[in-house]
Amino acid sequence: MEVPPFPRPKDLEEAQALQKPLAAKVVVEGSLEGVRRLAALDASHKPGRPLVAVALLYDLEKGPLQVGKAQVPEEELFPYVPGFLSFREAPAYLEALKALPEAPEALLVDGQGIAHPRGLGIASHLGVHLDLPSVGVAKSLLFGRPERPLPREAGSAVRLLAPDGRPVGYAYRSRTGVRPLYVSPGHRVGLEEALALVKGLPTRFRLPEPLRLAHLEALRALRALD
DNA sequence: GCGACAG
DNA sequence: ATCTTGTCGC
Repeated sequence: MEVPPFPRPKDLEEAQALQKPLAAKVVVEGSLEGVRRLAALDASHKPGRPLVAVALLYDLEKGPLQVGKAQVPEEELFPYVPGFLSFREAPAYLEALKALPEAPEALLVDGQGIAHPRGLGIASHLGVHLDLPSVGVAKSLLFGRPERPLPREAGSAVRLLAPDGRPVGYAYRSRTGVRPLYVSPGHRVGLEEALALVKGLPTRFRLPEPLRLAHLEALRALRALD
């Protein structure tokens, strides 16, 4: 698939300058009907070792199909700064996507979509960069707060509200007894559609299968390094 | 000024 | 993100 070069800011101010115009391009509406193949993106990293990124092509009916991987030396990584994760991991994900024999129709990313201080979490950033629908699934909260306590039952969900009251995603209980997942639209998809996609994915444990499998692949590749 | 803070 | 033992619970 065609992948435009990803800008590598040298510092935070440069990264901020790049975020602003892109956040304005995020489209928070759209349906995922017709989407059959998505790419689940997850990364694994151990200090002192290169970061391993995985793009797992997943067919909604057939399940996992192929795996694209990429590694980025630690020296080339932008530092981890909450709110700027995309500048650190997106380059690796783009390389992993290039390694796939075919392009996905949408992205499922381990991280926030618009549930972000400036409306551009890594899922949104990648979606805008590749002009693909995308959804963010994070394991912890970065921005926004659940409008009310999240019920304990599997399948329950409550909206995530920004300080100004604007809904930016959902706190979602994928399985009973597990900590919530935070689902937010990345790009070209609406709030409910983003949640609907995640709810429709097979989920054996806390994470939806596509992401869980991508995570296992990344972890296995990381451990295979040493 | 004091916390909070994706991976 | 990863480092780690035992431990609680289905």
